[in-house]
Amino acid sequence: MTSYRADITAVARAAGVSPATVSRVLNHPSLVAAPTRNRVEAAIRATGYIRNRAAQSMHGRRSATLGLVVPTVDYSIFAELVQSFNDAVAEHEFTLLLATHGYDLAAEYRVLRKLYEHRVDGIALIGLDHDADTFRLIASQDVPVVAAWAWAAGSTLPCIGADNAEAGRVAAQHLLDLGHRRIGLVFPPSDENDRARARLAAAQAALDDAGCVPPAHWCARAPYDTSLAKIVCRDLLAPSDRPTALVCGNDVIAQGAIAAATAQGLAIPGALSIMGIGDFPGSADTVPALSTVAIPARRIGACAGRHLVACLSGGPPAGILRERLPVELHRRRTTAPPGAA
Amino acid sequence: MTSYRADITAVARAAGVSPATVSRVLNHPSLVAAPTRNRVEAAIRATGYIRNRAAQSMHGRRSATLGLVVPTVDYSIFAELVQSFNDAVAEHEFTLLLATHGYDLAAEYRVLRKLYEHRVDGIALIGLDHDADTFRLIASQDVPVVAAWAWAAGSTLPCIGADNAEAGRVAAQHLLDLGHRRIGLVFPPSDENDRARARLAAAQAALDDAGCVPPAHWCARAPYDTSLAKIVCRDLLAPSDRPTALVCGNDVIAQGAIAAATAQGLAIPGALSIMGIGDFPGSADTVPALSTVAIPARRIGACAGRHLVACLSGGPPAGILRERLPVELHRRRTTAPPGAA
DNA sequence: AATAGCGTTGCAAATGTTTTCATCGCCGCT
DNA sequence: AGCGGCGATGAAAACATTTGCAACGCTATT
Repeated sequence: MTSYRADITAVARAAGVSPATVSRVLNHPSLVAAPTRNRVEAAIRATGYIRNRAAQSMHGRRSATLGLVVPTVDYSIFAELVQSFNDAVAEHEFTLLLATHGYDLAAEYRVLRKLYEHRVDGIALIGLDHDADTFRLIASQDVPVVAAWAWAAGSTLPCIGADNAEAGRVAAQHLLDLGHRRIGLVFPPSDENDRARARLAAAQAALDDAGCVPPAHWCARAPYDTSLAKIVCRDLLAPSDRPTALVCGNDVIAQGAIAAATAQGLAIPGALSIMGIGDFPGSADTVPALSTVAIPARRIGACAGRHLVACLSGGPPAGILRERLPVELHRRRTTAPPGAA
Repeated sequence: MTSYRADITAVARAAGVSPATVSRVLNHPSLVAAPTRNRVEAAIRATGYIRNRAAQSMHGRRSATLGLVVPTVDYSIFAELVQSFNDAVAEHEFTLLLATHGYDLAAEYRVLRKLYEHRVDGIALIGLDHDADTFRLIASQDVPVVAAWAWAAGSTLPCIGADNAEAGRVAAQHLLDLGHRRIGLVFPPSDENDRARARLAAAQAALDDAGCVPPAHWCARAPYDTSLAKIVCRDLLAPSDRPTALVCGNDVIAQGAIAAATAQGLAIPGALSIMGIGDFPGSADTVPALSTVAIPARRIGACAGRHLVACLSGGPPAGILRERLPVELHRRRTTAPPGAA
């Protein structure tokens, strides 16, 4: 009816109590007698009152908001993480303040600042690589933070995630174990992306150890985009001097590799084995089903959310938490010994 | 150094000015003389001050926050929308408050309330189907709202999106045009999902008009999950009495249909044509490439974001905005005339 | 019978910022 | 010299809420 927004005093008037009592009904219901409480709740409904979290947060109380910073939500694997993080914290009345930076670490600093401006109660961000400014900001702020996605032994930030180096190593080793020696590498650009860098370095190291260093023209960079990855792979799979297997930095690139190989009439896995990393939703059901190293995105998101909630419930974070969730090799239909039927 | 958070008065003290001047430097820089401004900016850096949006918003000013309510961000198509919406509004200093409800309209009401508690400056939500409570709440709140994703001629809410009925019709018609008469339908459950309902109804109507009503055992419900859709499709494609083509409610289901058909040795599109709806990222590069009706998710998200920003910049929303973005048929490699080589 | 204790509620201070209004000094004009 | 006006700044009220403290009416204890 009235286009005017009811505030707490309006509710108090309607219920015949003081604003303090209304506030108590909302925040500490046990402190107010049942009859009064009922009257107040009726008044809240009658006036259409909606509590003002901003005013609440001004008191140094909770803003009931958690910040989540991801490079982008376009990649299905971050989308899984966002969703599971959200589910984990929504149970505890928190709402997500979402910010993205598109793999630009300077932009990350800016959006992080914005989150602090909104006085978020906690922050989760992706990966362990950040600007010096970002680290300084975080250290100065006394707000619980967790780096989700990547795990590393000596991280300065609390971290929950998988060991990306292990993922890269496992992917390469699987192909070596199958008997491949001519192995190419297709990875995303890794200047501002510690996850991709760790995967690539570990995969290269595994190949090194096995004595099969790929020539430069078997190593390519591809963006996170199936169509573009397909183009990159087509060049790499030119008929003259071809690898028998490909380690791809993630499943989306692997999908592009499958498309490229199919377009050139290469049988998978007969003429070319393809290995992904990530195990994105749908990877199990492509044709042929993609062999990949699973990163447990959902578990990471849920864990990170629970961790922040625990910190905010007075859970004493004894020391820096570093939780390492296991990666898992999924042998499916895109890998086989070289030259197999 | 000090673990104490600097407030505006601390900055004022450090700069030797009043708090009012600091506020002006932040919000109306042109009002303060250059030398003073420089002193204040130096003090801000020196104290590590971060402005408090909560206090700002309390004053009736902007919260600099926009609410976005989606069923889930797990589906890549909503992820595209979230991302493009975010990009559109981030340019104007807005941050996203993201909430999901998992296709539960009662939950949608609750998360919407939470957003209003945070005094978001504007709200975007998905689809036109909502609880009566939700509509009441929106009407009472005097905050600009836009329903993204679906378009409908007589919607009560301002809407920006595609005509889902048209999408369903175009998908079915494409198969009819190719000469198919034995057409199955695999759609998601549509009780709380107006988009899926509209698509299905229109596809059925198109088949009706062409005089080929599919028998009940060619019509199935599949969740939004490739693996589960694959199982559903396997049953539907049992050897005895098989359709020659399938309209799938979205590309993820279509992907499951491709997997099921391939597993049963059915050639695509020779023995079975498959039609998706959505044109998700990657659909163009599956093997075989999926024929589908594109829903312009990115354009919808960007439009919705721009619309809210315009409303908040005093842009006069003369009447209810209803913007219809076109769907587009993409003929690719999963559809062909029945029995084609 | 006086008092201590308890459960419930109101009062008022405090939170961090924005904005209106007033002040102050200065310049140019008459 | 006096005056109007202007640009820059400060003082203080206002925003909506939370919370420590005090007050109230009771009961139970000494």
